Amino acid sequence: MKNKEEFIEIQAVLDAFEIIGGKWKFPIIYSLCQSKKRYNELQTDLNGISPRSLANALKELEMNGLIKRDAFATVPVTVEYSLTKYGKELKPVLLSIQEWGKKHRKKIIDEIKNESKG
Amino acid sequence: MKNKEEFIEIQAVLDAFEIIGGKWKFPIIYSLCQSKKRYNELQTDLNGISPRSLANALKELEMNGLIKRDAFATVPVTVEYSLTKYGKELKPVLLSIQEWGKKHRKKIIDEIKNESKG
DNA sequence: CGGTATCCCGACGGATACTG
DNA sequence: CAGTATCCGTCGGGATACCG
Repeated sequence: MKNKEEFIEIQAVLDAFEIIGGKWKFPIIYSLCQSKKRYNELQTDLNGISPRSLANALKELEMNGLIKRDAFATVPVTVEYSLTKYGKELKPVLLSIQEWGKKHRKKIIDEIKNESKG
Repeated sequence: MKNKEEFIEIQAVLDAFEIIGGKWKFPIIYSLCQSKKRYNELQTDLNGISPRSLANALKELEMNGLIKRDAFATVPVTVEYSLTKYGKELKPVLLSIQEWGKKHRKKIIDEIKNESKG
């Protein structure tokens, strides 16, 4: 870190990771980008997440103002999760990561092909 | 996950996180964005990282082709780390995360100000 | 349905001492 | 200088059972 300016910059990145870090936050946001979802829908979407992890992640995301939780007093209860306006601002981040991820996948596949060629 | 298309999309994000996840990968890349750095420079930049963690992160980043390690047979040894062309492709991702992080920081500060007012 | 409670495990990462 | 070796804590997260 050469100077204070730079420190602030990298701190912004670290701060962001505090909030969207962890195994499931990003996938959850990604899933909610398309439409609001109910708890069970999310559990299905995020193939393999445990109820505990899902609940934790949702709670933290809500606390940080990224998602909204709406409960309806139906029987049985209905709960809907959706991105807040603020949460939607993460879309560009998500898209850029995704784009890079695709590139990377392509690269890996190409490498495997080249190896098998000899 | 509604369909296969969507699965691939989210998988790209997860793949990306496999590579740039962890506590220090992003800060390291960020630091190397500016210029190549030596091991000790990185250790100073990443205030508080342990030699073990730094070495591990560097090794993984190198394995994934994001950074390059150049050793010179000086006495004592000189080692330089730099981003590969491929690693540089992460810059947009970094910038978008950083931008969001700054927004978030601003939001938090504003909220604190409002609390102390009310 | 939408969670909580409990138990448990392994990986990540810190601290420190040491080495080619 | 640029790491490695060792030891150890903790914390995210899985599995499962249960609850309002």
